Order: sequence, then C-alpha cells, then structure tokens
Amino acid sequence: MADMQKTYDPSSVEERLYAKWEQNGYFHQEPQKGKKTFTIVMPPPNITGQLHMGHALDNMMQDVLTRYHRMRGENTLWLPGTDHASIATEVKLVEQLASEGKTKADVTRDEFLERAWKWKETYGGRIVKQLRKLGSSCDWQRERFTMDAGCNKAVTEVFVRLYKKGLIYRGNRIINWCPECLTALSDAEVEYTEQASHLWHIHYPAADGSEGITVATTRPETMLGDTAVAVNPADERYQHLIGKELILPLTGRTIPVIADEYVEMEFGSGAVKITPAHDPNDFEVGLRHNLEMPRIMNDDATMSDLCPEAYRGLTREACREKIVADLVEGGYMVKIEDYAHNVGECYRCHTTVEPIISKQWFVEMKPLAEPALNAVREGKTKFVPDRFSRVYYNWMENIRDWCISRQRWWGHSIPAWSCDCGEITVSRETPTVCPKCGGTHLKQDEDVLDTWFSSALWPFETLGWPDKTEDLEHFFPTDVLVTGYDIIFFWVARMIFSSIEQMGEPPFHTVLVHGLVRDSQGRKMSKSLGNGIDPLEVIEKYGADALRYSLAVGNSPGNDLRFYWERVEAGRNFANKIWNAARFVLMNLGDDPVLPLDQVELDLSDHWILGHLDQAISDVTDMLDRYELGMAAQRCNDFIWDDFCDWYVEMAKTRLYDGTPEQQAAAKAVLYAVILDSMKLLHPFMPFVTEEIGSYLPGVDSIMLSSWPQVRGISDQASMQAMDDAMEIIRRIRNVRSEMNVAPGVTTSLHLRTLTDAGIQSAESAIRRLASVHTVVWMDAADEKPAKSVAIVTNAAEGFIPMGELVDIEKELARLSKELGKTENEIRRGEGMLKNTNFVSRAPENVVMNERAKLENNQALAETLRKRIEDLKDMQ
RNA sequence: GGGAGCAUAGCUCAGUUGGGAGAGCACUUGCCUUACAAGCAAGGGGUCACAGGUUCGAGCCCUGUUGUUCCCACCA
Repeated sequence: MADMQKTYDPSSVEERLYAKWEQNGYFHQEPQKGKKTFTIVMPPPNITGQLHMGHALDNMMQDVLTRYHRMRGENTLWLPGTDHASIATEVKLVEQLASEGKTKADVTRDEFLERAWKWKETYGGRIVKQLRKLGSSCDWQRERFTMDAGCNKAVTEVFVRLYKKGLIYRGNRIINWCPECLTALSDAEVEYTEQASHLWHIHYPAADGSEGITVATTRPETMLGDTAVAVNPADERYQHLIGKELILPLTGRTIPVIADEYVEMEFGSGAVKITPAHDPNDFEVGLRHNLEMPRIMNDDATMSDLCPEAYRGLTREACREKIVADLVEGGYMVKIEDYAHNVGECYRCHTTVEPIISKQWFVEMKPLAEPALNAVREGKTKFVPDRFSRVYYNWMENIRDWCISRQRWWGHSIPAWSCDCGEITVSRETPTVCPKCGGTHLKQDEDVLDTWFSSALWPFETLGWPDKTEDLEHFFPTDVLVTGYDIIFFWVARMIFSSIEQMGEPPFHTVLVHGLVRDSQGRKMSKSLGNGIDPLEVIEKYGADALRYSLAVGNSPGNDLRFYWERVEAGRNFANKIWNAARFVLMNLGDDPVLPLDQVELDLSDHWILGHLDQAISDVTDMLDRYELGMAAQRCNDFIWDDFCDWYVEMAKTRLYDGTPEQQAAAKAVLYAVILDSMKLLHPFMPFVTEEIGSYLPGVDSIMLSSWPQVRGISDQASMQAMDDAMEIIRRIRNVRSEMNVAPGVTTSLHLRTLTDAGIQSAESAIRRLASVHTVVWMDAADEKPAKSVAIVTNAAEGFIPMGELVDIEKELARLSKELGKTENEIRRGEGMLKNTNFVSRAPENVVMNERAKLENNQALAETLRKRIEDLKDMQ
C-alpha cells in the first residue's frame, strides 16, 4: 500500500504484468481430460499488418471472453497465429525489390520465396508483439502460421480429398482477372463501385445489306471480341432477324443474330452484343450457343493479337477511345447516353478487374454450401447478432464456384502435376511417374492457392489436423469465433463449410460479429485518408485498459463504433477511480487480518452493498454469457463507481473513523470482499489495473487466476429496501436544501419521522455524514401518521400515495397469493398473472406499488385488473 | 433489383421477454470534505423520425411513410 501512487500510471505496470503472465505460463493450457473446454482461434492477422483499431476491438473481445472463461475454471485456450497473405506480402516484396531497382522479373521464383521467408522472419512478428500490448492472453506457445508445416500438410490434404471427391476441378472458365496483380481473383475479392460512364448505341449492319441491329453497350472496346448479337426469342421486333448474319464494324467479320432468354427486351435496344471471353453472362450465352470465344485482351489488359492490327497493344482505355472515334467516323454510332454502372475493382490494388476466360482451379460449391446452410438454419452455429445469419444465407444460397488458384509465387503450392501427355496427377506426395503414360517429366502446377483456402481450415489445422492429436480431440470444435462483419464471406462461411466437409461438424457454435471502428466523424479509418488512430499511441498515452474499456463500453454486437479520445479518457478515469478506491480500502485495512464475512456483524449498509454486489455478479455473468460485452462493462462501472465508491465507501467511513473495533472489523471485511470481487468482475475488461490492485490485496495471488465471483446471497431484502429508502431521503434532503437555496452552514430542519424508529439506526450516522455538508437536524414529527417503513415516508413525500395501508407489500402479496392460489414467489415472478400485463416484473415490490398507485388513479386499469383477476379465478 | 442496419439529451451512443427514459462527453451551480479535482454534490436539457394499429399501458410489438448508411446482384 505504501508505494501506491495517488494516480494510477499504466505505463509502469502493463509491461511488467504481461511479462509475468507470459513467463509464468498463465496463458498456456494443456488438454485436461473431462474438463469443460472453451476454445477460441484468433483470426490470424496478416504478416504485413500493423496493429489497427479493428484488431484492437477484435482482440479485446476475444480476450474478455477468454479471461472470463478461464476464471470460470474452464480449460480455456485462445490460439493465436498469423496469415501469410499471399497478395499483400508480394506487394511488400515488390516494393522492396523496387527499392533495389529491381522488378519481380529480375529474380527467380526460389530467390523470391527466400526473400519472402526472410521478410516474414523480420516483420511477420511485428503485429504479434503489438497484440501483447493490448493484454491479449492467448497461448503464444501454440502460435501458428498459415504456411507452417502443419498448415501446409492440412492444405494439401484438403485439396487432395476434394479433388478425389470431384469437388475440385480445373477448367477454362470466365474469372475475375486483376491486370495489375496479374492474377485471378475469387468473386469475393472483387469490390463494385458505381462509376459515371456512357451507354453507347452501335449499329451493326446486316451482311445482306438489309436493315441491321443497334446494340447498346457500356464497353465498346469489347466489340472486337463479339461473336454474336443476342435478342430475346419473344421479341417481335427482331423475330425476322434471328439467324441472319451481321457485319461486325471495324473488323469485317460476320456474326450471327441469336435468340436467348437472357436478353431483356426493355433494356437499351433490346439487342445485346455477345463477347463470351470478356463477360460472365456472355460467356454463358456463348456456351449455350457454341460460340467462339476469342480473347481480345492480354493479361495486362492490353489488346491482343486477335484484334485488328490497328488496336493491338493498346490499353483498354486507349482502345475504347479509338473504337468510339472510329465508330463515329464510320457512321456506326447511333447515340451516346450518360449512364452510371458498377465497375468491379481488385480489393487489393483497386485496379478495374477484367473478366476473362482462363484456366484455373475451382471448388464446386453447391454440395458444400448445402450442409453449411443447414448448420446455421438448424442453429448448430449461431450468429450474434442473429441478423447476420441472413447475410450468410443470402451469400451461400447464391454462391458460385470458388476460383482458388492465384498466379502468385508466395502461397501454398497446388499439389497437382501435369505430364507431357496431358494427364494431371493430384497427390499428397510428389509423383515420379505419370500414371497414364509412365512418363517421368512431371511438372508441378505453378500457381498457388487463394490465401483464404488455408484460412478456411484454421480452426482445425491449428489443432493438429489431419493428424489425430490430443489437442484436436479435446479442443475441437471451438466455441466462439470473433470477427468483423466484413469478412463473413471471405472467411467465416468458408470455415463453416470446410469444417463440415472435413470434420463432420461446424467449427464453432457461435460467431460473435462486431462492426468497424470509425473515426469521430464516422469515416472508415484508412491509410489514404490519414485518419487512422494507432492503438499503440493510445496505449502509450492512456494505457491498454483505458483503450479496451473505450472499445467495449457503448458498443453492441455487430454495430460500428466511433473512436473518441474522450471515451478513452473516461476509461482512464475509471481505472484511476478504482485505483483510488483500492487505495482507500488498503489504507484502512491496517495490519490486522481481514475477517471472513460470517464472523462480523453486518449492518444495513453492508447488506445493501453485498446485495448490490450479488446483483452485479449475476448481471455481468449473464451479460457475458450472452456476449453483451458493452453492457457488462457498463454494469461493472455502475456498480463500482455509483454503488461502491459513491455510496458504500462514504457510509463505511463513519464506522472506520468513529466506530467500535467490531464495527471497524465489519466494515473492513466488507470493503475487502467487495473490492476483491469487483476486481475479478472487471478483470476481463481491464486486466492490468485489476491485477495490479490484486497484487496489493492481502491473500491474493493473481486476479487473473482467481475464480469468477459467486453470488453470496447473505444480504436480506428488507435491509436493502430500508437502505434504498434512506438514500432516497438523503437525496431529498439535498434537494430541499438546494431548492431552499440554503447556504453552507445554515441549519435546515426537516419534518421527518425519526429514522431510528424506522429501523435504520446504523444508517443514521452515515446519513448524517452524507447529508451533512450542512447541518441537518432530525426531528420527530409526532403529528404525522406512523410510518411502517421508510418507503412510506419517501413515497408520501412524493405525493403519490397517501401514507398507510397501500404500500404494505407483504400484505399485498399475501392477499394476491390467497386470491390466485399461487405462492408468493410465483406472484413475484408474475406466474399466473394477467396475460398482457407484467403485473410483477423486475422489481416486484416497486411494480406492485406502481400498480396499486395506478389503480387508485386509473379507473380503466382498475376495471381491467379486476376483470382479469375474476377470469383467472373462474378458470381455476 | 434484392436484403439489412440506423433515426432516443447539444455530440456519440446504450436500452434483450411492453410498466423508472438512461450513460459518457459537453453545459449550469456549489465544493481542494484526510481514496480519487482524472474527483464530489446538485441541476438544466428529450411529443424516443412521422402516421396509424394492438394493449389498461409502446422507445420496445404490427402496418405504412420519410430520411440515412451498408451489403449483395450478370440488365448489356
């Protein structure tokens, strides 16, 4: 105690405590047979990443749950790791090469990978160190990497299995191609933004010189790859043209008019140019009609050799300009309208993606999606909040095959080898001979797998799968997955179907979804805006506890959160508040041993605070079990600050300073018990300050390793009620004084019944203390009716209820229980009561009081209640 | 085109089975009362977007309207 500073200083505490926890192995858990487990796998941050507010929020939530369940005595594992982030890492490496005046073409693949691993060793641990600053209590001894040996093995295993099952195939299909990254992308990796553009109406003359057709397009440059014009078979305007040949302007080629349902008659001219190699819909049409599919663009989105010479080598943009000019000049351009439409961009580099036909590996999704949908429909996996299950359904129900190959070097190799004879061999080990022709010149596929292919296996590959490890047996399935709603598609959905396919069950029972952390103006934090706030800077200034608290309070699952420094300050202030409350307790404990609560004589205020503590314990526990972290943190704050600091500590002073040794011992025992349980309750949210305080409390080894507080149930209802009423009186006294504008020092007299008669002797001195910045003279009011409890005085003063029989709760309950044939407890719970009427709910006594009060003043309600009570009696 | 969220105090937001309208910050007033001025006490401020409906009673449930944000989608 002696060395406790007046102000809490997180910087002198956090690093020391974290080191202690980690070195002592507090985070590590081995499987304990027969014990309930609680498992979370950390969404692995990219090795290229720097800690940002999103990580801070995500990890705070996981840490709260982990610490809570650990204190519940469960076999709790929070498994951390990092992601190799194929494309993002390559971007970094290309930057590195550029700084040496090189490009990717200047190094071999092996050299490049060597650089990648080196880069990973140098910078990959950066974010992991930063996570420690937050206080994350994950088991670092089990840290994994998506490209470590175990994960590689798992990825290969899954690929081979899916291939053998026919769920992975290789084919020429239309895919999203990023001309900047020079790789295929999955549908999920394309972001659409609306851009102002034009709708060009182009006339295609008929080959026989008769009327032609005008088509409308947003991408005139793709006309070079047109192999048909499609109209709706039901479109009367074009019936006679179906089957005719048209001349494709600028090329001299002829193309047929075909009929296809896909065409909407109402849009544009009702005729669509078909470019099968560069549009997903046109591709489908092309398949249906056996059209040729010339690829008119190269991988870098310049025009290919299949274009007329004039256009070869031009960029998409330049080609469009020239095509439009040429069409206008040739008299083919009918009109140009303004038009806004969606353009797909690469989610990494924001280059406009080009749909092209390309040979890629795909996962067939339909058979995988169905059981994954059912798992959520049947409640085996629940989203919190529930509305995200609809987002999930929507995506899963409309999912298309997943393009998993990427034209990158950094990533998981595809376990497929091709032979000169054309045979593809998919195998766990490198094959030496081709099973078809016996050839020995087998070449492994050069592509790597989508980063998300390995992340999808994260919950089980990190526990040892495909080996049957003890960890896997014990800790799988995991319990909760905490993540932002922005990666439900990328990751969560894929983990669910992968786990069901490989493990036979979903990887977790709950997905706790959080929102994005935005800046104070509600904008997304981003590098380009420069509005990002570095969590490490916040921690340095205010401490990790303050940051965690600020992210927890006032946030509800699934909703975005704005970052405010004021909120962090509030967190810091709260940390300081409890620090000082603890100082106060420790200052007063002295050297005598603290007695157990059952060996001291508790007074009214003790019962009151212990009752409220029970309530807080039970509320916080419920809230944590329901993943209401924000409410739980707020609840801790309310109890500690409002109930304990503002009221109980003040009341305890009278006994500590002026009381008998017995009274002092009682106050100390309660102060100790309450501060200790408070630290435990708050520990998941503010691990550092609570642990530090714990280190000063006698008889406490570690708050983190303590068991979760239990409801004691030793306070009695009557005392709590009496104390509440006394407090109400105190507030009223303050009011009156305030209203009367009484200056300090002036004596105020109030006509109130002597409190001693009302059975709250021990509170009197406390009340004096609390109320007595000014002197209050307590007077008998002999002329007033005798009050049965302070509640009567209070409410009478409010003017709601006349003093007397109305508020005798016990009597009222007894009467109702007799009338309805229910026990008093049942009536308190509202059982057997009126259907649409919460006659008795949260605070039974208050509600009964309210109802009775309303009965007097509300004829309609009185009538209804009487009737309902009659009905109930009839039914019985 | 489909789906979802949000609309509550000056600002940012909680409010989970329908019965008290709340928190933080800001503001007013008075306090350095021996845990804490990063604090204490008192106070002002809200037809809970709008309109109907159900109910004795609606911020909460139902219907509709308006505004706003986001996600998904192959109308060229």
